[in-house]
Amino acid sequence: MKVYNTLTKRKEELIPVKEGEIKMYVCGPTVYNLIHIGNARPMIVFDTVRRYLEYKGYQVNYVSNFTDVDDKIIQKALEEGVSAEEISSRYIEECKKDMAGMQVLPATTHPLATQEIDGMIEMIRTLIEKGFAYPAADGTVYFRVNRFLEYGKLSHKNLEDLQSGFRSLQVSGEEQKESPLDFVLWKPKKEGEPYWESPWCQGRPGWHIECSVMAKKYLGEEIDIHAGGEDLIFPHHENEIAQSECCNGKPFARYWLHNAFLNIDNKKMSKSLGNFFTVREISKEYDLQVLRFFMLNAHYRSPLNFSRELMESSKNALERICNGVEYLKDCEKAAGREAPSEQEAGQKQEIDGYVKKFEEAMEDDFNTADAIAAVFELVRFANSSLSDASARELLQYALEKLQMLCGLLGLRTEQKEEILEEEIEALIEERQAARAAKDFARADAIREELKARGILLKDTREGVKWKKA
RNA sequence: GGCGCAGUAGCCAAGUGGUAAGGCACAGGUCUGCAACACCUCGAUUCACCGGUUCAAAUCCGGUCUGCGCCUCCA
Repeated sequence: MKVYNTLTKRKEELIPVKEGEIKMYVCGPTVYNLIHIGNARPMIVFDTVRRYLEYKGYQVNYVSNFTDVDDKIIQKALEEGVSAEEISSRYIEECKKDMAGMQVLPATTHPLATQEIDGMIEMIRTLIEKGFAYPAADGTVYFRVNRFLEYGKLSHKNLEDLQSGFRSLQVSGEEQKESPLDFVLWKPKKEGEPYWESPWCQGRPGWHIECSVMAKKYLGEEIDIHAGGEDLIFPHHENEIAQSECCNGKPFARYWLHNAFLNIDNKKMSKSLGNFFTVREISKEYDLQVLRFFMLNAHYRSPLNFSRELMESSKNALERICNGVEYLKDCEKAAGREAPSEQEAGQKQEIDGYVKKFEEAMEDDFNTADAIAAVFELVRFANSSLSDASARELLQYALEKLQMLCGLLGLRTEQKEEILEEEIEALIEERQAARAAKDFARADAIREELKARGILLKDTREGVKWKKA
């Protein structure tokens, strides 16, 4: 299996630290509001990575944090006149609802930054002892970037370039830093902010130290995969590497995976442009499965443009797969023959061929777009080559494989079995009676009435089916 | 200014040396009392442009144009 590693800028064979196990850390959201669809991309992409690794037999320890202490959370709390904790716990719950809708599996552990302060103080203390960090007069603790010679290895920047870039951006109030590149590990509280006791001052941790500590606590000093959005490469992940490797004295993560952005009108989503959508908004108009399909239909390292039109396209495409599953189920129910014929043994092999294509796509840096193409090819094969005249065993095999592949992508193919209101059920029956009596005027009138109520009818060979408009 | 990514059919999107996957939309057909649904069939002599390397290039090299990202909180 090959994965693209930001660290080396190439695809590499995935070799875990410990055979058969994958230790994976994915940076989670800061919970100061409902998550937007940009936040959803890494969730969906890396959840799919996890599902595939588990399918391949790895025992995956998947850790994804919630950053629950941050300026934006504090600001929101002040605005609403409630505690920061109330804000973060509210949006963690909301985020979990959205994740469930997107079929993103809960992580093995979802640590909270505020629950790991002791570990952060411990790591900062070690960094100071080793000379990689220093406290300033006001109690702020900085990381001494010049002491880590490999700084810049992930983002492929050199210190000189960074230094010259920073010179023009230098802000006042940072004179106490030894170098403008040094970043904060611990900062003093401001009036009214949540704080913790520490050897340096009452305050709170910097953002980067959280992930280093949580990864270490739940996964160990050396992990396999560290993932997140591409914007985190610098400075967040670069700083994590600096902290973890200087503290632990060993390489931090073997593989760094980064997803590209989700754009609107070819532009990054941002509040200043006012062009972002929350997952919750999208869920009002579409099943979140559609959003998941939309994202997986492109490679995770390519920028992806979001639009209503593309959601419609994804919705229709996903329906084609669901219809394929339904078709196979109906065939299987009606199948009159159990054992496959000789010719059908060949068809079974053809099905295996699509599964193989799917696996090869996924094993080439999780090429979900190609993997989805294999699913569509299997659907077309089922529609055109299988029927209720096929052997039940073959139909079951096709159905099982199709559902398995969809499951790996986290796409739900089961239609929710909804019970119709009795009145509507009665109307459908009345229409069937009218049709049998060739009273088509009455039948059409009923069809119109149901349509007005949002029920669309389909007259199929297997009887009348319906769906919500 | 520094670093980096991308440009493939109307739209989306795989494909990184061997002769263009897949989806949506459009069109034709099958089915149906009609319709809707569903299914089947159908589209690029060509991969932004110009040169070069090669028996062979969407794929490699050089240049041009266009769009985007990072360098600052950010998925």
